[in-house]
Amino acid sequence: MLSKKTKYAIKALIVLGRNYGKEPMQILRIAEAERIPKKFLEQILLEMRNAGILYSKKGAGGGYSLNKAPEDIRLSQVMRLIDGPIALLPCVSLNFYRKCDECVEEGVCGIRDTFTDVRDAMLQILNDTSIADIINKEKTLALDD
Amino acid sequence: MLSKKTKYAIKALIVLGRNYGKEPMQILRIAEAERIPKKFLEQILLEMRNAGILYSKKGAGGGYSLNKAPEDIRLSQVMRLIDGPIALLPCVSLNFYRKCDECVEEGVCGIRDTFTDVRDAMLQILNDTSIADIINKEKTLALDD
DNA sequence: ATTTTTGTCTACTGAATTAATAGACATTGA
DNA sequence: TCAATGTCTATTAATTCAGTAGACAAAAAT
Repeated sequence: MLSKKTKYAIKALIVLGRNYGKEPMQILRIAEAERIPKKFLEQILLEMRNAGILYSKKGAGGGYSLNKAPEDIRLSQVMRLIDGPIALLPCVSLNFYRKCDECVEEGVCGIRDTFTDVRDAMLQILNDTSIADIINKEKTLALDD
Repeated sequence: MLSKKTKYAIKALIVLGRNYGKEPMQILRIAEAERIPKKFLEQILLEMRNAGILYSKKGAGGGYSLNKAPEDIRLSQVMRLIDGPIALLPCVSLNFYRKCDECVEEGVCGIRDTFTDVRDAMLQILNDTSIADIINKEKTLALDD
């Protein structure tokens, strides 16, 4: 499961993505729109700001905005930033590799082999889906109503 | 990430799968072979027994064995039994559906849409991979050494 | 019968993680 | 100078994870 933190992060990015090119948006507005606890959202936005995904401005008229085009923010990046590894086993993670504690011989592990495939299948989608893609998808879904 | 519990469960099933058709195997032997804490493994095996995946026999000469052919035990089944949902969002789970707390309109959620695809990609592999498949894969991997 | 060998079941526990909340601080704009 | 924002660190309650403990039950060996 994704943590709520990551889910909130993605939701915030979508809101900011729809606002791309306009005025910065305040934390409170995002929190209310997405029903996210404000103080919790503060932390999340800050983390993304420190990672260079968001831009922020203090004071009256301040707030947050995307620091990159919505096309250039991919789900895999957000998930790794907030939750860490995407892979289901540490020994299979591309960015957070760790040997499994109890593992005897990694090279001959059929579980590892299978979960490498699972990771690749997940990444094929998560690397390929941007915030812009999600926004567009929502437009399509709204039309189908 | 998979819990260690699920990883241990799969490892135990592989050992028992290699032993399929022979004498029951004792918990202690499995624990030592896979370097799993014995008392923890007890619980795991018991859970799989109560779910009908394993057969057990008490007393001298007793132990555990598979209650189904290794071909008929799929990773998705084991994962759901021990860890619960496979999907990354509750609102996308086939077997453990729950609405996301903060969700306003599920039908128009682009995140949900994307993570439905992720779930399907994962299940395509996890439904299709059996304990027998993993055992065979390990034979192949061992030859390549 | 009794003892030994196995699995069964329930309860407990310490550590880590999750999902927040709190509050003092820093900067910008009016 | 003050009001409106974001920044940063600490704290916390609840839950989950990973494991441990021990009394019990049943089957086999003696």
